[in-house]
Amino acid sequence: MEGTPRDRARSQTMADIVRIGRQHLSTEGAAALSLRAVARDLGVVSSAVYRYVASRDELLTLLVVAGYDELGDAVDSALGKVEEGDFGARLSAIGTTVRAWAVGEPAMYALLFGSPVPGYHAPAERTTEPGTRVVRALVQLWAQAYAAGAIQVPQGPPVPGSLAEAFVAVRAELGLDLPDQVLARGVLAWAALFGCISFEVFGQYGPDTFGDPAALFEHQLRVLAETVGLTDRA
Amino acid sequence: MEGTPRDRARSQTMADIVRIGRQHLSTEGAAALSLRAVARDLGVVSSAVYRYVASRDELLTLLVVAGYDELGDAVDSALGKVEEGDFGARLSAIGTTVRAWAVGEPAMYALLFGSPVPGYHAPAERTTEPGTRVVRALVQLWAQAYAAGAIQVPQGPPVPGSLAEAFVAVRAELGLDLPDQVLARGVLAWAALFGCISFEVFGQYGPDTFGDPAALFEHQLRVLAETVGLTDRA
DNA sequence: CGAAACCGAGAGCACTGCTCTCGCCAATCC
DNA sequence: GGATTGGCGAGAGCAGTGCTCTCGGTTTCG
Repeated sequence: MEGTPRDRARSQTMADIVRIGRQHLSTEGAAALSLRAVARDLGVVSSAVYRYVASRDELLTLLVVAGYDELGDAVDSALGKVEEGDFGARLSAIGTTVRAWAVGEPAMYALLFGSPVPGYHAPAERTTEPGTRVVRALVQLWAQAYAAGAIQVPQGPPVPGSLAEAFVAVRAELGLDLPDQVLARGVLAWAALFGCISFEVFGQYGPDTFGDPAALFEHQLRVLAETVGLTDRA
Repeated sequence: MEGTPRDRARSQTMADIVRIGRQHLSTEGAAALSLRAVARDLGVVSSAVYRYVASRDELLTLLVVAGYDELGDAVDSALGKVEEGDFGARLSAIGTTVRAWAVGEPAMYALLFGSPVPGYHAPAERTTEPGTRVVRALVQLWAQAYAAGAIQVPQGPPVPGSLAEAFVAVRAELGLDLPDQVLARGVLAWAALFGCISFEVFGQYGPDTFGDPAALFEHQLRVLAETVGLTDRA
């Protein structure tokens, strides 16, 4: 687009590196991601790649950001196709989209939400923003549902004091208006959602133990909606 | 104990290898587990280790089994200290024990419940039995609670057909007597439990976002008890 | 046009998993 | 008791890894 031919060539090469890296990530997994192999596929000697990527860790960061972005885009796109006021369907859209993406790209999902790669620490300033898109979509959904009166605030066990204190900052940062109970259950639903997906993707359920995984997940989503107090429409 | 001196020396060396491997796993992480480094710590050249362990993958398997066993023992021990009929306390014991163990041994937890190590496939015949101890403790707890009338079968969304069919085999294999609703919610609670722990151990919550993690987890456990319909005592 | 920046190739270091051969020593067999 | 077998550690070696450095060649810019 812009800049000198050299700049364009450079960003083209960068894009190629990320693309090839994603391929290797899909087929081999994160720990097997080798800068030398990427260089080979790029048709270049290994040291040349270091002109573009400072280290293997930085390549991982590039892939992490690309993965978060792709997942966030998928969720946003799915939400765009669901009626604004149908909160149950919106929650279902978020959940099934994340699950489908995770099943389709298990290695990338593992990189983002699985065990951290040893020795690698994702730089917060580059990964937190794209990495929180899904959870922000979730809390936004709950906030809208609550504002529309579509959430019946659950009774349940009392929210511990330290959690309620922390919620003050969370509310301020996200500009939320949600009671402690809903917020606390929202955190649980968030963790549970990814727990269900991780169990399926990482094979913790075992093979064919619970029948159709999509049906199982759909049911789990419904129960989670109940957990946060979401009632189908106001 | 038994066998020739050579046999005893061999099993001693095996135990040393596993012990050193666990140390490296704790400090470096699974992907950085190096057979050569273990050999160095053992005071022996790398090829000598191959007399005891066929490959790096087999060392991983040994560590996986050791980890599952340790976690299972911890859970059993904790359950032994809780009154038989106090089902809420028993669920809490299981949950907090798993969480405490995970926080104390994050690398081992990641190896067992995080993203699978690429290229490594745990042999089912050696890992499924110890790997299912926690979930078996969970369903046993629910079965006992249900038999004691301490579970109020939830209404909630209907259990999908494929799941109900799969439950037939599950019930037969574990000798259970639990309605579909409880079983389905039990699966969800199981996945959610590990989802919460994984989020904490893997740092998905972010630093200090929700205050005291133990308090957060305790609250989540209580909500999960509610999810499966567990009522404090009959 | 010349200086400066950029970039690819190649060599090299330290590390990894793993295989192979060579001896040494102990347990076993006759 | 002597010969044989088998386990075991050491060492060399292969192919791969991340990463650094230097050396030319090309492109860009002042």
